Amino acid sequence: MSNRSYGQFCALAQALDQIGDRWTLLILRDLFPGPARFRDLQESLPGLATNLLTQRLRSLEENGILVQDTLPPPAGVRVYRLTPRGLELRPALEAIAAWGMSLMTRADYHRPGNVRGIACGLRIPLRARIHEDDSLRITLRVAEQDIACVLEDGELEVVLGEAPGAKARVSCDYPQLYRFIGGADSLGAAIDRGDASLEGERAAVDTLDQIRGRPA
Amino acid sequence: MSNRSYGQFCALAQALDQIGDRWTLLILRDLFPGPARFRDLQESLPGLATNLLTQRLRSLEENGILVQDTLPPPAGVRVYRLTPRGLELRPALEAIAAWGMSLMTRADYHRPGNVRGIACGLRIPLRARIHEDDSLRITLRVAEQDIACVLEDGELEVVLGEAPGAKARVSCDYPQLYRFIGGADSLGAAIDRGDASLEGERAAVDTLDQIRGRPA
DNA sequence: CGGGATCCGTTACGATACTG
DNA sequence: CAGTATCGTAACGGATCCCG
Repeated sequence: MSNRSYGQFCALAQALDQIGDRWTLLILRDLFPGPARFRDLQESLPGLATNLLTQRLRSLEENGILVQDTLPPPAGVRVYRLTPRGLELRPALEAIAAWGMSLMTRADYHRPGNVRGIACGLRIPLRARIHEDDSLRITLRVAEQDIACVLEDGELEVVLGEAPGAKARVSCDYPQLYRFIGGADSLGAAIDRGDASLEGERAAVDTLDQIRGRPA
Repeated sequence: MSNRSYGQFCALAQALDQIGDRWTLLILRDLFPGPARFRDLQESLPGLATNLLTQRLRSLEENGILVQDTLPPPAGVRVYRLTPRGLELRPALEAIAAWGMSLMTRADYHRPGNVRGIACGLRIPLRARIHEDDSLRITLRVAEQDIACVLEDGELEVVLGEAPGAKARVSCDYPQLYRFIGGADSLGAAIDRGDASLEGERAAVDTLDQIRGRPA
């Protein structure tokens, strides 16, 4: 597949020549919440062989969709990062995911996920419901990892790591977070029940719940 | 690949389990401008083996994305048609195609295309520019085939066949139509130069050019 | 003739082991 | 940690054949 082109003069076909291979869109998904090391991608994508990951990353780099980068000291690790061209894929990824959302049945909420995938999934129902004047800054913690949700000037950002300046952090497990994303439960109710724990002020949690609770 | 699942509990991954295989999105693309026979799809998709097309169609049918149908007499031929669930994929396909649009360089405008792909490509720049009160009804003819463009109540429909009630039909070749889609040329100018021919009234052509000429 | 099914060589994928 | 090398398996692509 790697170098197999559809050979059609069509915007869809040419896009798929670059991003249509198996695993490619999932690799890109995992880069939207922030740059990732080779190892991070490998762990997010069980079943993807290392040689294939290498090949996909090379191919995406050649097409200007991502770049290799070295984080500034003291981290100093090599990471992969989306280029502006790669970031332009976000509407496409989210449109596919929005279509796929209805395939996610609650029976599967117990299945393990990966944090990067969740961060992407979190963005979709929120993005569809934000108002121009909403403002939010909160950290969600799942599987020992932080997800920063920052909403400012009508722009929603969901990236790995702590949200700078956040006054609240909510910790829960994967199924609980899935229920929130799917709209089946609010984080406030989960905290009240003890299914999630809150550090900091409650206000941000209520804001988040209120946004999720709006009609789409 | 056929039955290979990513096994992830993620909207994007689950969507790709159904529509991420090679050729699948191109098959769907060719069904948006209207139902198609097995043969039509084969001709639109050079390089796709017949057994693979069969397999993809079965799989899409199982997933409720398309159905087999028999056209009413006198046609009486078996066709494949998108279900409502399949039609919901349009925003996703168009988002990918919109990203891929910038990969289409003018140097390739001479490459042959297929009518169904073009009809899809035509919709994207127009869809992004229509106003609520626009109205249009025109037939475009390329490679001996008609494409109906109907714009009513803010809804744009681009399907194969003559536009019912259209008072104009423009005929041109593929490169000319590509130039129009890409915004490099207007149909009115092409008619004036003799690169396209008009049957019927000119007004609809001017409306179409005016819409395409708006800033996105 | 349209709509496939079967066969078979080639390519890509997936798992594991190994190296700078 | 970030890949490279190897190899068995599954998917693809082209051709041919079958059946209504």
